[in-house]
Amino acid sequence: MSDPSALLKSRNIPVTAQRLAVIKAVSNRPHCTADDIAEEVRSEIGTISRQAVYNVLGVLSENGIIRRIQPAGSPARYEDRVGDNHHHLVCRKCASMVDVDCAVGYTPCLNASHDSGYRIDEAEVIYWGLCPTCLEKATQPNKAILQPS
Amino acid sequence: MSDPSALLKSRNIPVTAQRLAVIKAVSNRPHCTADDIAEEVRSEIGTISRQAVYNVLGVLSENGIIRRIQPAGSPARYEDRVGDNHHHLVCRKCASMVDVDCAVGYTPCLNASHDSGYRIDEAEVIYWGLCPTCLEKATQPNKAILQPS
DNA sequence: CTACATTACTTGACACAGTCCATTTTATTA
DNA sequence: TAATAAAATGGACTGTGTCAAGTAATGTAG
Repeated sequence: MSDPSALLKSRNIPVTAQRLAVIKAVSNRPHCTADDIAEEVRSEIGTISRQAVYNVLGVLSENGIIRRIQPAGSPARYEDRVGDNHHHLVCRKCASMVDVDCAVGYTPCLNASHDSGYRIDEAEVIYWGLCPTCLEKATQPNKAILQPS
Repeated sequence: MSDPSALLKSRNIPVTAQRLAVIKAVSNRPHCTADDIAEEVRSEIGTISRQAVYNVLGVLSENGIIRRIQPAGSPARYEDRVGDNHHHLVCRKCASMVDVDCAVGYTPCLNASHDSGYRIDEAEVIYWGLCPTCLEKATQPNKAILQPS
């Protein structure tokens, strides 16, 4: 089922060159943006319209083939790791993103204490912090800057 | 400390009419957008520029007086309930939002299983689902639509 | 109370991500 | 192979948010 063409057919989604290329691009570059994907696809099949990228990403997301992530202050990102309950860790400075498995186990936070009558279908967790690179840049030079006298 | 003027002074933030009005507006309308706030403030003090709203919201957020929430597909929202570790429940259809206390206790998800060298300072949890109103609209009429024969 | 320096606010232009729509092209069905 | 439905293209457009320069207000010191 790792064959993109078969994957599309299994969902009754017509197979097009653009869709195959987008799937491949998302797979190659996890957590990339729509623009990143467009760029990657163009190097693969020559050309694709911006609108087609958005359309395809929408169709794939709706069918659970890829997953859309939209952290605050960042354009939407996409990944092909779906079906498990992993979360994301985002750097506040450089916006780099890595996967994290859930701390407490499987879908730990899905049961809110009071659901207010809502039917909850997903608990999205985003961890915020500083990545190793930005941590180093932030602490090392600042010692000199913060205490200049 | 519920006096907005004293609150600003305690943080060494100069007191202005715009800042007081924005604090009041956020307090009156939890989970509102920058546009909502601008509207509310104008009904209070007559006029405010869009830029001033963004500036004030930025200053207040940075100083922990209000909290910015940015769910996927929605403009940023603001609330004055800060300091506790509550999360949010968002309707996929109408984007309405309610507070939820954490299911497992205090800061349950702050310890990711692998931090990948990141220094984590916040775990943001957003529950997604359908609000009671949209649930009703989605299920009731669909019975007739989905089985027309 | 007045004047000054600093900070905040206003205004208008701009950037970016994403969407809408009419047309053309492509994929599937008959 | 032709017809039909769907997808891709290209261009204009919207909404949220930011940048930058000038004006007005705040807090402070005399």
